[in-house]
Amino acid sequence: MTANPAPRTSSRKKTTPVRQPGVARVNARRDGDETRERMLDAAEELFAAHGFHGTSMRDVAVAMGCGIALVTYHFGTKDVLFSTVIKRRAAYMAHERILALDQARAKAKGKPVPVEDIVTGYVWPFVERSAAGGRGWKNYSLFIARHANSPEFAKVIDQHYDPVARQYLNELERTFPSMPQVDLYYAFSLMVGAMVSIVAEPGRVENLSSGLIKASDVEAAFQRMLPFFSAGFRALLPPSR
Amino acid sequence: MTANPAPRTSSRKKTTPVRQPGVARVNARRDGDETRERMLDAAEELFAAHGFHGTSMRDVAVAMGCGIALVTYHFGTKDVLFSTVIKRRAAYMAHERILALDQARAKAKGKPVPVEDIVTGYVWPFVERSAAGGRGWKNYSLFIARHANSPEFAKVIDQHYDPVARQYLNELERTFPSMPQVDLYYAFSLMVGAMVSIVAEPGRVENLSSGLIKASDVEAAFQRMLPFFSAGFRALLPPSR
DNA sequence: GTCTATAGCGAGATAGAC
DNA sequence: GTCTATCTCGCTATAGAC
Repeated sequence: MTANPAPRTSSRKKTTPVRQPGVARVNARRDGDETRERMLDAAEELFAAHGFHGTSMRDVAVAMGCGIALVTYHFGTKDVLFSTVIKRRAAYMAHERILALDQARAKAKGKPVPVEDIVTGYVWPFVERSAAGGRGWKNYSLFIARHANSPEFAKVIDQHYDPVARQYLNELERTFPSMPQVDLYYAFSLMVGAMVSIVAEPGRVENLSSGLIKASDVEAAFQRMLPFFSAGFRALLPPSR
Repeated sequence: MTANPAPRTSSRKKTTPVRQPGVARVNARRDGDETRERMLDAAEELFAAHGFHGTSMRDVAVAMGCGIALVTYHFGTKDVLFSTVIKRRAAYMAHERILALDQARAKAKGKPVPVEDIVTGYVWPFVERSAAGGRGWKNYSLFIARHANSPEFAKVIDQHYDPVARQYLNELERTFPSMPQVDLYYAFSLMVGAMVSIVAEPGRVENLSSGLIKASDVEAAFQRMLPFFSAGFRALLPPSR
């Protein structure tokens, strides 16, 4: 059950040290920024697969094909490396979610935003990136899922996700003005917990259903999440009389 | 963010080595069985707080007020200790859930069991133990939540929980005969993921709702989960025509 | 059943050369 | 920016006395 320490040695890509023709920079002997990014990729994957405590700085260095000292040179401590991994993609997620919320608001033209649009705006970006964002985003979603239920890590994660969550909660209050705020927060937490757990375990549903579902098809999960969550929110409405 | 290694030293209860007046045993110099149980309690709490890789055999020994060798004497390896912690309370959970399912079946008298009863039968035992089962069960629910989204641990957990889950899924198929099996499995996974994440983070909802909810009141969460999940299941029904 | 002692390895982080 | 070398500590597991 414990992580097998053997086979996660690096494949040693040794990518060609050629610069991208974008922003030219000065004072870089090789290319520190590209190294940093590849290092974050490696750490992201390892943290996703083995968790914070299950991943060592050595592991990251080996996956990079470099010495440990280079990792600490770029990030200082393991904690910083960890939170940098979170931070890197959190901004994009926040942006996509806010964009979706704005569009939903515009579509509603002052009227309450339908709960389906709110659920979609929050859930879809995460699911879409996990399914179609390539290996990096897939690792990131696994990374988030793996640490989301551990308070000390969730604290760091929430730092980056709470502001957007609050905006969605505000919008939900306008959609369900008669619903007690507490119920709204519970429903939202249930939604997030379920969403995260689904992308987390690409094999669990398959095991239970004896291989009916393709693991890669995370988007298929969204088709179930949308009605499930939307109906769940509505079910917490107090009986209208 | 990383676990603070300092303050989790033991309180050194040094419980009196007096035997309970139950089953008398032979060939025990002190009382190995009671030691085993206390060791599982300590491991359970530490695993729940810091995870498998964040907990060392030393930590367990210190919490017990004994040497490391005694831990390996009783359990051999850390892996065995870990899975023994899971196993210990899994049987009780399974029993409670099967009991609830049988009662729901009896109540339905051959007709399809209402989805509310199925949701309650599966969710309530877990939530109830977490809220009212004392410190041990509370730690256990945190333990499960913390490792549920990590495939290599979930595999061990599922070994103990899948058989009962399958029985519930069978019953759900009778309740929703028109629903594609895939949808049923998705809904069930969403339910479990959400349930687990709620008991996992006694502080998360509070943070978002600015302190509206009492952390200890996990039962209050059930009052939201029941309608949320039940409506979620129904929402995946194909349109009846 | 419980202890002390220790083997043998891996952890995170730093120093200083290039 | 990257390397080698090393410090100091903690880890799991075992050996053997009591």
